[in-house]
Amino acid sequence: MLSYTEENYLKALLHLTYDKKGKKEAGTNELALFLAVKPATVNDMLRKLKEKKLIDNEKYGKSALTREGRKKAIEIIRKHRLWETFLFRKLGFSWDEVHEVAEQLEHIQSSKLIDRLDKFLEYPSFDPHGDVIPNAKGEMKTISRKTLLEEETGHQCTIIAVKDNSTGFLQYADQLGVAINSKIKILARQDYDDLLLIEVDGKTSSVSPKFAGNIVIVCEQCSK
Amino acid sequence: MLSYTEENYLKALLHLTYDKKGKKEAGTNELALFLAVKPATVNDMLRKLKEKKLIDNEKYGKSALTREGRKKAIEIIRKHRLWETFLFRKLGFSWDEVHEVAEQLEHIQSSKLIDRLDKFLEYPSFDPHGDVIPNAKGEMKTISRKTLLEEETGHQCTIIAVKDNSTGFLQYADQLGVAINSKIKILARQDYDDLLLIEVDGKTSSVSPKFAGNIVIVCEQCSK
DNA sequence: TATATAAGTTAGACTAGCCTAACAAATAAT
DNA sequence: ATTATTTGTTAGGCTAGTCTAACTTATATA
Repeated sequence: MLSYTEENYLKALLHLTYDKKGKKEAGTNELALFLAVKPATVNDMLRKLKEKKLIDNEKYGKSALTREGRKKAIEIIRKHRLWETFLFRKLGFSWDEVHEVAEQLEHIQSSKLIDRLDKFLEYPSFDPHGDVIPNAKGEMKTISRKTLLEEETGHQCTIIAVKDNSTGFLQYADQLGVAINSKIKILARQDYDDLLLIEVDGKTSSVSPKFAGNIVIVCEQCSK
Repeated sequence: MLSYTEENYLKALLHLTYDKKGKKEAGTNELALFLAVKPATVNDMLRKLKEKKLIDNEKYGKSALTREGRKKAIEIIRKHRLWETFLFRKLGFSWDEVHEVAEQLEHIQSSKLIDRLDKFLEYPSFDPHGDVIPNAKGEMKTISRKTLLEEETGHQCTIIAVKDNSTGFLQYADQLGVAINSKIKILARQDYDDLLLIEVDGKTSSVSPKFAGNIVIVCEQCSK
């Protein structure tokens, strides 16, 4: 059984080694910065995690998750994102409020709880930030996730999240039919003023790049 | 902000001083036994809680919650019971599985979370064990809660929980229309063999004392 | 009421997770 | 290639929460 703190170190390691594609290792100072503790503290914990065979490193070298460590870290990410989804969908938390509470909830130990929560939410694929939720086996879909602004013209996409939580944006989005899980397509781009002609559920509208940049989508066509 | 451990001590103190009506204080050894730690450990913590003005005691004497300590303890009970209700009603946990997970969930710090959960569950009054859930102000209804076996003949009651979770009992109960929130009344008691003639939602049946002892009810008439 | 037993306290020690300060190794810059 | 800078390690110390062992006070009983 891992402690609350050990779990946080594993999660940090996954974040630092997974996010940026080129990297597979993270340094002691880098971790210390990320976790807001001192390098000496990180050093102690890394020794401990190494003894538990959750990470690999050499003296004066950087650290990487082992297969087992990675598995644990992904479990925590899964819990975090499922809780975020619960808070957002069922309790009406806003997009930017969910993270803080999920940081606590992710450490609750009960696989039954997490599996039931997953089922209750109908096995969601994305959290409210549009990040992929690993499934019960620890598999993470690697679907290309981007904003509508970055999408190719003509592709049919699915809205999985929004980046702006202001009422102004939300009301406007609602008006255009832009909602989580809606299908959206860019019909054309206006060269003159950069406006995008979009179609949501059969309804066409013109939106600004600012607006499009706040809509997170996945595109089946791009993932192929 | 209270630590996880401090919260557990307050909760234990409330349990030991509230459950048994005559008592308002709990001893060091009693607490140690309840919390499965040594008396010396309890002693240290009691000193700390006294400094924080959450409990009152005299040297070599017993301890009691202060008004403030009691308030905190009730908040934790509220969280515990709301989570139990969530696990039971929404995630399909059984009556006897909820406690363990709620022990962890009760320590999550977020008043918004708890208020939203309360709302999501439509402000429940009782948890799956039939215990009263304190409201957001810390008020606990003091409704007389007992088993059907202890109820007076002729009183209209509401079923709030069951004590037995076996499929045998549950199926039998289901057959008779016995479910959470059903109205139930004892029509008569059979002197000869102690069977109870009951009416549930207009349907009458005969049940054993064993069966009746597993049904937790509240009675408006008795509470007056 | 004197004493045996139960209840409560104190002192000293341990672990996890954190710190500072001093040091060692690796890397970058001249 | 030598030095300066960054990065990582070690040693020693702190707090919260736990322990054991020895001790003190309160209570029950003979």
